Amino acid sequence: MLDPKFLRNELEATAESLATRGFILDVERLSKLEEKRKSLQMTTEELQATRNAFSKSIGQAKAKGEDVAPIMAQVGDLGSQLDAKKIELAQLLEELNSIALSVPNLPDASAPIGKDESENVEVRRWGTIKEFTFEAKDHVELGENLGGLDFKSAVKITGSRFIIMKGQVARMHRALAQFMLDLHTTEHGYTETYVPLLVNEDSLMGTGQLPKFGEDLFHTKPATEEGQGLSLIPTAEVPLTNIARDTIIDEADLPVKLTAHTPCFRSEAGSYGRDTRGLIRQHQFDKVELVQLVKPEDSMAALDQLTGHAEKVLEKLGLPYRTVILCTGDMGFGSSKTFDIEVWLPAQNTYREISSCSNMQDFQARRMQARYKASDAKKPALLHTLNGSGLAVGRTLVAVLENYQNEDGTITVPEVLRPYMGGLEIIG
RNA sequence: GGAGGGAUGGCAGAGUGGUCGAAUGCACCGGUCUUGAAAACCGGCAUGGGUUUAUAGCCCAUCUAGGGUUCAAAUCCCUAUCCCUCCGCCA
Repeated sequence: MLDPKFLRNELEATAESLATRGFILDVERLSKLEEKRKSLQMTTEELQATRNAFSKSIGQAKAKGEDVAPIMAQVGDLGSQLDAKKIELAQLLEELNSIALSVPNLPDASAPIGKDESENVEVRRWGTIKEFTFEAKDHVELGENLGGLDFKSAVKITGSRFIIMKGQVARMHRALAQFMLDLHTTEHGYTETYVPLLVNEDSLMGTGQLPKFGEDLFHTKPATEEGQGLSLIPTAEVPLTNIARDTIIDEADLPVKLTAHTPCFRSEAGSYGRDTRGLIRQHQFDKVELVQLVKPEDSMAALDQLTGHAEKVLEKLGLPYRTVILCTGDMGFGSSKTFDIEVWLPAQNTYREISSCSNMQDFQARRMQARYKASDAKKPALLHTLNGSGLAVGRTLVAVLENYQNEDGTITVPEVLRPYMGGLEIIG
């Protein structure tokens, strides 16, 4: 959510900036609503002030034992007038709020302007792409031949876009997650965190999945009149970041750096034809997530750092990648600046997204009132939140299978994973 | 699942219809004293919103949340959530 004051005062500039990411802000409607809000709020508060004054004098008169009937008469229909205004105001505020929650974040000045992913800008490449002396197979073929990937059974048991892994492939999947967690906790300073996989609507609102992107989620418990619904997490970013919701963190405790390995659940609504083959786009996949809560002045440096932490995983695994900065038109809803890391997949002869690292600035923090207090500051201020995949485990498995394949269909286990696999050097 | 008890400022804890945004203590910040520190003493100390050049004033809201009663609600009523105790069940 953007700063309502900023939105109000810099309406034109905001609309212009949002237009670069393809969001059309209805300036006319907003300014009309805002004008109405202003006058309505003032008259409502005036009525309240009048009523409060009457009530107070009734109390004082009673204390002195005076007759309160004359004052009571003066009150008249103030109450019903006030009620009507209150309802009107509440409806208006509701409308303004729902607009505010649907407006994406402002892109940072350092994000390139562009309309879609074709205008993302590569910032660096790492690693040497291996030349195969044979025709490289894709992970589906490799995994099925090894008896490690069973798409058919998963379809029977649940449906498409689910997977069953077995044997050494399953073990490698586990090893990858362990390796990533260990790297981030021992070398990058993150605190390992275990989180709920079901989250309530307040949390989803806080990180920005709601109100706009509810159709991307699996809802396990519907919302009722009183109670909130629960949904499966689409990413550990939701529970991790929401730890800070409605809290004030001491400046001395910043930055907060959290990591968690969790399954993620996405309905992938609207992507029916895309990536139907293999593990690339699943309804359920594992991910090691990185989250940082930092002071505003530190957030851009933290984004570079966090992106580097994700890249390090690929470097240790010896997987070639490139890093791109997303253009304004391709960025996620809450992000001000995003780096995507793309790993080399030989069978597809291309780089595929394996991590997305974003600086949300105060966009999420404002929604969830996540704040910090500096010792010399009078008031708490909003934090900046960042998150990134470090990495998507399933896609990393794909990359290892494909990049480390041998001509006979066996897979060489990357050095760093061997301690996690009982010293195993070859899957075959 | 059954029975009961709770939820108040950073923390502890008063407050059962009217000058209560809320006593008191602790913590914290500033000052006096002191070579310095501690103690003691004095003062300050919630958040959000509106208006405004203003983090000055003024106004509104907030005692878990949402409804209700009333001229007036921390206080009374209803609902939800969470916590605690006991019983049952359970990894």
